[in-house]
Amino acid sequence: MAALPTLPTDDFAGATPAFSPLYQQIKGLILQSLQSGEWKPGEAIPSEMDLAARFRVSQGTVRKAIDELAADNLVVRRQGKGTFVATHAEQHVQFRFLKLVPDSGTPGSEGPAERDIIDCRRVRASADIARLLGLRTGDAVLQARRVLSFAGTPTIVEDLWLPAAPFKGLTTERLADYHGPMYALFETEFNVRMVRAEEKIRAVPASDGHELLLKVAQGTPLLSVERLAYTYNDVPMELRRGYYRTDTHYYRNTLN
Amino acid sequence: MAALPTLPTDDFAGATPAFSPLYQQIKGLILQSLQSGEWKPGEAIPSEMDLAARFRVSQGTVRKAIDELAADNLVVRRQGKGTFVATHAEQHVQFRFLKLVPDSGTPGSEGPAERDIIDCRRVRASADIARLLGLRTGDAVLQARRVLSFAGTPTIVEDLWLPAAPFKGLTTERLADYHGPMYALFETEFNVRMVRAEEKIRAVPASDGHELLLKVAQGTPLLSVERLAYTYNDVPMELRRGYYRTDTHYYRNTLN
DNA sequence: CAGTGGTCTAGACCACTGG
DNA sequence: CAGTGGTCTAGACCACTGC
Repeated sequence: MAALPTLPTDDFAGATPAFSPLYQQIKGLILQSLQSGEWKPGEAIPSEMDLAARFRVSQGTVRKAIDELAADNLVVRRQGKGTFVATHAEQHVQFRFLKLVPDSGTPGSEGPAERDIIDCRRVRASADIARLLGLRTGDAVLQARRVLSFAGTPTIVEDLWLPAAPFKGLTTERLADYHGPMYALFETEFNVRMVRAEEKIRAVPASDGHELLLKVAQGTPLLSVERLAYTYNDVPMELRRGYYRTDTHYYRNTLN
Repeated sequence: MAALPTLPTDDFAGATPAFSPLYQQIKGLILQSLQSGEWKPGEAIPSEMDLAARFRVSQGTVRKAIDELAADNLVVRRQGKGTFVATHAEQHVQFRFLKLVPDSGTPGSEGPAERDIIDCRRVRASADIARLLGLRTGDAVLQARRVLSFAGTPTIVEDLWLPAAPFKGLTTERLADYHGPMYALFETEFNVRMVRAEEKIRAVPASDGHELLLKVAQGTPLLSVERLAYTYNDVPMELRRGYYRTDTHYYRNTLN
């Protein structure tokens, strides 16, 4: 890494200056190490002093880089202990991606959700599934369906699609037997870390068998939640289509 | 302000140390000035050097305080120009609170929404409206209804409730004549700045006349969006109940 | 007690804006 | 060109953790 202060770098004559602060470059390097698996989810990364030495940079510069990684939820700082690679296998981040909360009570106050895997099989991607996952039509994908129940009431039915290659070996049994967040399983078993997601939300009438699984009348309004989840580098790794009952729960969002 | 390094302050014997870093205290002081209206939305606040001198603190400390205010969207930094009080009267923040985007195109690509104020009148708050707005049942509130249309299609019908006291003088005409974001009107006319909001989202069947305003069949699934918007200090200042058609638009959310 | 992240400072220099 | 925010450094000290 550059021991020197950042230089304005012209890629070629007339190019945009493309100035990038040192701490951004350091952030990029740490990001690379995270992606490459040099440090696994849950583990500590080297101390700020160590990283400063490694990159020949002051501690303050490393600090600013890590600050941004922490803001992106890629890393968690713990005073007196160190900085750790973020993981989905923690209680307090259980509901980072599931925004459905009960009308009365707090997220998770109903106890752990009951999960029923209906199915998990290997299929060929349709045109739209492939497009969303960045694959080609006909590429192999794993398709699964599950029902989540809270306090005994089936509340969510989800279909999900995963590119087959990175998730080779995933089976219905593996999904059914695992107790804990699905994204935590992905981390430990397949080395795939979900970093962010985009959701498209609509109101739709219950149909296609969803009404049976959720035990509501056909045509009952359901929240349709289509989620595309990304790993590092904005690579899509999961498509999920969920249908939520919202008679006892609601989707909570905060605007800043 | 304290020129001295922060002292651990015990409020009384045995109390929690309640340690608060200097920059947090500075942030609080700047926040007070924002609330008191010392600097109006859109105006520049004093430079970092000026604030550092005023609070007898280093520039770095002021910087960290302002960094957090910027992260909270209370203030906007512009290199070479200064730091400005955030405002809703800017193009690029038009859609900070409206998360509904068209299926094809980008937010706002349909041109400005057409707004029809149906009604605005003074009523007494029901129990639940009062509770949400932090008032007492029977307190005066302004109630309004409006329809938003995109590309000629009525897409959103919203009812909204405002505490009557801070919004004294608001009329149907005032709302109808104003072109620009409603929250910008609130800033300039009533000195009320919306800082954050919470939304509860459900899927519900069209009814109560919403089906007529949106020109859909009764029972059509609509997205129900209940928004509680807050000013400084977590004081609720607006309750909004919106019903969104989601056949040509969707509610977009990003999870980090 | 040593090691970690967290705060604060002072000073130098850079990038950007506008007159 | 002066003024603003943005970056980088070096050093001191504080708060928290675990041995």
